[in-house]
Amino acid sequence: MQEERRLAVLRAIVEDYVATEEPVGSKALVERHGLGVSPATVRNDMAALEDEGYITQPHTSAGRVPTDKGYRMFVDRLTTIKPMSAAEKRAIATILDGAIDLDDVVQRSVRLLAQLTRQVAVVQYPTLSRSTVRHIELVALTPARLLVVLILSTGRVEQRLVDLSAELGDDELADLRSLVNRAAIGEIIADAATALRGLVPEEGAPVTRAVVDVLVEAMSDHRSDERIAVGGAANLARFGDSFDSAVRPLLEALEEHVVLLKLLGEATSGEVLTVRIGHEGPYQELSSTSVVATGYGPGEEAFARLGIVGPTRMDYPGSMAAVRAVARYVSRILDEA
Amino acid sequence: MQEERRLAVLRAIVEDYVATEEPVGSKALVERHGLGVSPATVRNDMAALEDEGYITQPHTSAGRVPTDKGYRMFVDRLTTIKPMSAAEKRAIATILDGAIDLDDVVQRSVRLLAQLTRQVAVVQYPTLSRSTVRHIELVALTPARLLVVLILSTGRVEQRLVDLSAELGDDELADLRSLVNRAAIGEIIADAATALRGLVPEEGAPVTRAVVDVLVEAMSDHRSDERIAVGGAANLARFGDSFDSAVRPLLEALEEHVVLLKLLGEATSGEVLTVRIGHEGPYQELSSTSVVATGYGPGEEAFARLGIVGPTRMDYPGSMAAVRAVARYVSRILDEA
DNA sequence: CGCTGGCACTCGAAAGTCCTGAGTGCCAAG
DNA sequence: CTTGGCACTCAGGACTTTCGAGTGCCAGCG
Repeated sequence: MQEERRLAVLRAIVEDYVATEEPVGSKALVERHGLGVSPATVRNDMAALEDEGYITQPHTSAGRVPTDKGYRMFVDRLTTIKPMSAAEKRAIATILDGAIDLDDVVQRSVRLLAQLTRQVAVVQYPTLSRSTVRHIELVALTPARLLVVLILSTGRVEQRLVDLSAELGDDELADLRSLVNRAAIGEIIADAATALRGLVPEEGAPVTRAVVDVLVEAMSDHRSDERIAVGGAANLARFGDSFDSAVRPLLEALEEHVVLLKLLGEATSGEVLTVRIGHEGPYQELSSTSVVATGYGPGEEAFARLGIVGPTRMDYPGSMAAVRAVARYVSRILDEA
Repeated sequence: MQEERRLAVLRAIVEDYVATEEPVGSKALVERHGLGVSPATVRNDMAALEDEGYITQPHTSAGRVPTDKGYRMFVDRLTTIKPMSAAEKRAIATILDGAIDLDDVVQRSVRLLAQLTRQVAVVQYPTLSRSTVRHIELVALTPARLLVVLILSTGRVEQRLVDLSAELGDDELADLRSLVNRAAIGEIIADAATALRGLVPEEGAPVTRAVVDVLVEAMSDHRSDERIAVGGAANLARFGDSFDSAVRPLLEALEEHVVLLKLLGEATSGEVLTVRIGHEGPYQELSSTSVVATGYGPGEEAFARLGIVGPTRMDYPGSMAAVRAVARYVSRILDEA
């Protein structure tokens, strides 16, 4: 069946190209992979693959290079995610288990992913949106200035300063504290915000109003949705060639967390690996980079995403395995916590 | 006085080289700066400067380039920090005033510095060591699991989870809370830690002991001393030449926060600008990068540092001005808070 | 004594030229 | 459908040439 062989050829091309970073020719191909046919045959297959758009040649008289479409085919149908070795699994577990709080988990994950894949790793901090209010603390810094601390079920702590228009006594503070806590504790933040707003009539006590406003703002604030940790930027140094076309735009994207979030994709899809190859992404400057990402989070629903960003010419099976493995471990840890 | 002119020549060389990124020759020098002498004279001066080690030529028959020693002289004696324009000052104030909490101040500062200098900016989060305890909050997540929140005068909030060996009732929790707060509030953390330790006899209540241990650990933990924000890495893309020699090691250093801290220097020196040029730093891989840094913090004493890292060939007067200006504004904000 | 113009010299960078060999497409035969 | 053969293409490396910015030195001048 020659159709099968063609795909084998495509796979071989992708693997060789990823390994060598150089266009691969028919001769080298038959040598390195036991294809059992002659170079001429492979050439015919390659011509066909090129017609179908899976590969291309940088210039006449050069070997072939996979196109985005070729990588897509490779990822979808020609390879399996290679499982992590036991040692790797153990390393992941050990490193992540040492984390002392949520932020630390995220930071360790980034480092880990970057090390495992030798790519740039990106981890989104868990979003607020699904979390519930665990506790609200009001601390009087001065009589007219409050520190408002919002503690969420995910372990996240949001803090805000409020300047009050009037001074506040200890008793009033205690009243206010229990008032807001009664309204909010246990609710998911969207509902908590609604409940809190309901506490204050249009022209209620200005102090209460100020505190509630700050809380509501902290709850609906998407700033923390946008928090992201990035690691492994130094890995970009590995491909100092193609600097302008690949490294520069990526380096810029890494600073723009909004862009990164968009790259990681929406967290709706649960724990499913997403691979976005080159031009498939929303940014044409990043047309030579790919993203491997997945959602993570406790239980079934994913509430944040993590992944890696690298050149389209990357080790997809390895990257996918690492991303999936790290996501699973992180999810498990969040489950326990 | 020919000594004076020599220094003028050195200054001109530095300025031109920084501006053009190319070795500067005698002819171009007299043209662009009104030196009032002939190229031949300048050549003599240049030969002398080269003898003294201030400049060097990449190869015979090329222009001159400043050495580290040349830059050092330039920074120390040949230039003044050019004050920021009113517009720039206003921009700094506006951006930083919008910050909502300590972390936000730091993050905004990094961005700001990176934008102003078009270099890589580094800001150390304020250290704990000088801060006092504002409040300790204990929140029961489950009967046997506590969230311990430590709120410091700098606005920093440290949180830890504690698993208890026994369940804890509401009353006991309240007692414990007031116990630790009485001991710690208002003390600088070192003293607070001592006081807390004094609360628990060798074989005291295991629950109290666990909580105190965690608090003490959080207070003495230097992890937060090492926290650092980095921004403007994309600016590295501007000098895609000298990639291997300059960008790669720097990119690696940016990931190693310990290295960055060392680069920023010790926070002992107060609000004094430090300029470290090339080989003067502790890392020889970073011999073609310079650091401009200063301490910042409320009041007289600096308790953290911020600065920029860039190529030795950088705009020192501008960078120094930006670093100083941002440090001042941040200090002022911390003063108010 | 220091500045200047003149001059021969150096040598890196840019441009041009040549050559090699990996790789191709096509074809005729098995 | 596969294969060996063959003519063809062309990027990249090696080599050469050219060009000119920049230098060091020297003799003369104020």
